Amino acid sequence: MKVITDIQRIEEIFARGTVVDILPTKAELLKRLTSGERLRMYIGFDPTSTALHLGHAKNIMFAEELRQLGHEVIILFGDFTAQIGDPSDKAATRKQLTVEDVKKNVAGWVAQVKPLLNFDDKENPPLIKYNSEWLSKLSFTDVVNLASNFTVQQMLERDMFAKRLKENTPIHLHEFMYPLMQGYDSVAMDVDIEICGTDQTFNALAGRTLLKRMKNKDKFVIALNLIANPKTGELMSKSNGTGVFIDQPSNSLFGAVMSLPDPMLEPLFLNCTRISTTEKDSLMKEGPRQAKAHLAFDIVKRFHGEPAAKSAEEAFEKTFAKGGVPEDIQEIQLGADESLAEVLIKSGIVESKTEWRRLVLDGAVKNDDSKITDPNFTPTETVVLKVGKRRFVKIIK
RNA sequence: GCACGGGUGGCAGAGCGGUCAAUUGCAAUGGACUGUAAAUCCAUCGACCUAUGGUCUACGAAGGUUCAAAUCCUUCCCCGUGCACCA
Repeated sequence: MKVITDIQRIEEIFARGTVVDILPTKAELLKRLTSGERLRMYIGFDPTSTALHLGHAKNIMFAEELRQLGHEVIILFGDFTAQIGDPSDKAATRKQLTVEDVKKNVAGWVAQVKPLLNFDDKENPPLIKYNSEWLSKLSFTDVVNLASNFTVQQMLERDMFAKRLKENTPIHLHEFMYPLMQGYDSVAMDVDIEICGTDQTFNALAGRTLLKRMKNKDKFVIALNLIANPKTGELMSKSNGTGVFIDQPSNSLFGAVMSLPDPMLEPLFLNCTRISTTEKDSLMKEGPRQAKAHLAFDIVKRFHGEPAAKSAEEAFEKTFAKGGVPEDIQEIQLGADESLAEVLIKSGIVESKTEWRRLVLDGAVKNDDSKITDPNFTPTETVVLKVGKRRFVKIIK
């Protein structure tokens, strides 16, 4: 396996704003990357969640670029650590995943990231590993030995713990195990580099310590940014209800990008596309509306291909810019003794009769361009209804 | 084990006998406007009905007091903090 050492190409990979920190130093990492040595790196994922958004996507894109240089990339699923839940995620459930669950989630994960990561590269395929492979085999003695490498004070330095200590909110003892386990992953896989989100830096550094002590090896940590909503400061995540999830069909993916607040344009162009910075700058000059459409197009294209991106863009234009009706809309049959509201509830368009009534009274329901004002409206022929901006139904009579 | 503080709508978090279907913020939904499903402004945001009103269900669970309970009492479940040795 020949490793590419072109410094310019390497610098470009690092110039996309994704990398926010390199430990111990960037200079040392660049030295290794240009040495011609094939390095082994890993990036970890939580198999409890298959809700991948652009924040995950850009990390994978980054790893893929390093892989394309010829380095070995391991995708590590933390099936064992998932049982504990990372302290940084307070909503983390500590549910036990069955082997089947993990398999299913990983399969879903792989399907989603296929457009981002070249699994078909025979020469240098990305490897998939599970940390239960080694963590489940550790004895209590092993764990005690691992723990002896750290002090309580060191653990408490972690932002999350320091904060919780200050607020007098609980810190469970087992949460201290998390950095140990993640750290041991590095030892077990004997990696040269760990790629992680900035929220994982502490854990990654625990691995650096362990690798140094146990194998006298210097591991690099590449910390990647977390995409946040600039409006609320909230990170992209399912629990926050924010974020652009990548498992959606092309049309809604396009719309999801369009609905992002304007300030997110810049970081997303840099992190989630490979459009050059000069081109990005000229796109930005066209105004946020146009720039965002370009961004959406590029992202949809990456996941669904160019034709799908084109049709998604057209559908968006037609539906939202011109207020038209999309091509493929849900059709429901209206029975003789059913009310319109009942049928709409049954098909999940509206939640309840009260909601339906409210929507009608708010003027949210339209047939062509005429508002429907009577909640008891019953169509006498087949009609297309527009409920709000995004809900469309064809009522078959 | 003991002491104290909690469990309220998707989340955060008020309320502490009636004016509470429950303040407020976030999220969400709708409207206006627009450059877009952005921003801003306004409205809505438990369900049902013969619908500017009414009924029912809901503030951890089960009972109770009261004309009236999210609010008081009892029991139970759950969560958090502190105490514990140095007496």
